[in-house]
Amino acid sequence: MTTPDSANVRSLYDRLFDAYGPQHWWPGDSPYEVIVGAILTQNTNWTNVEKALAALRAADVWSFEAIRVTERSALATLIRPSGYFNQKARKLHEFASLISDDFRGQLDDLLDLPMAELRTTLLGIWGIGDETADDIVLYAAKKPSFVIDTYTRRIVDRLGWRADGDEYRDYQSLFADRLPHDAPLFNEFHALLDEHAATVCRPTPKCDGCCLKDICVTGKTFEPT
DNA sequence: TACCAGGTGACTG
DNA sequence: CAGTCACATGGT
Repeated sequence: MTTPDSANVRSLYDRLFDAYGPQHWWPGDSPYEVIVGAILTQNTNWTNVEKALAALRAADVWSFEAIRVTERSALATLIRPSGYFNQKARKLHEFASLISDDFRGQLDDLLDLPMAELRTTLLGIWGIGDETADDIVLYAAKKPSFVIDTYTRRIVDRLGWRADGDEYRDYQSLFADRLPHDAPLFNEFHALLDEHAATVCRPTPKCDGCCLKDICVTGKTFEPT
């Protein structure tokens, strides 16, 4: 286990970018779709989320005001393919209530808050935890909060990098303390980590041809030496 | 067929 | 504070 310095972290980014290129994650979508997608994707495959988003759009439930006035059971039916549909219907309602009650229905007024205040406000919503809050801060509000998910943890762990602890904030500071706080950089870095984890650094890793093989303790165990 | 997927909150000792 | 559990569908 080693503690990476900023050059190590930057090198990780460069290797992933050279291997996969720009990812264009959630770049052209509305803040509404980014936020709903962030909630629906919790512990769920993105392809299932796309089915739920398509159902919401087809039903003209395409604003937080529309969500707010849609019955819980009807909302749950629409998002059924994304799994955990009863819980997620409540989460969408909780979010819509906050926009209506505290921001006069103006989503932009929430997203325009200073980053720390925005993140704290999001974490106060039932069903919004660290990762979903950071998804919204980074991909909807476009402010530089580094997103940590199970994919990111898996890559960090397999590289043999040691965070200060196992908490979300420990993994987050591993990146945030070693990089310029730049939203496009954080956006691309997280997208690249997820692409790598989804296609190569899978639960059973495909270390043959991995772009990180020579800096990864897991990859080295697959080397003949 | 089991396992996996861009987590979170509630409850227990 | 650290475990453990419920929540649920769809792809491979």
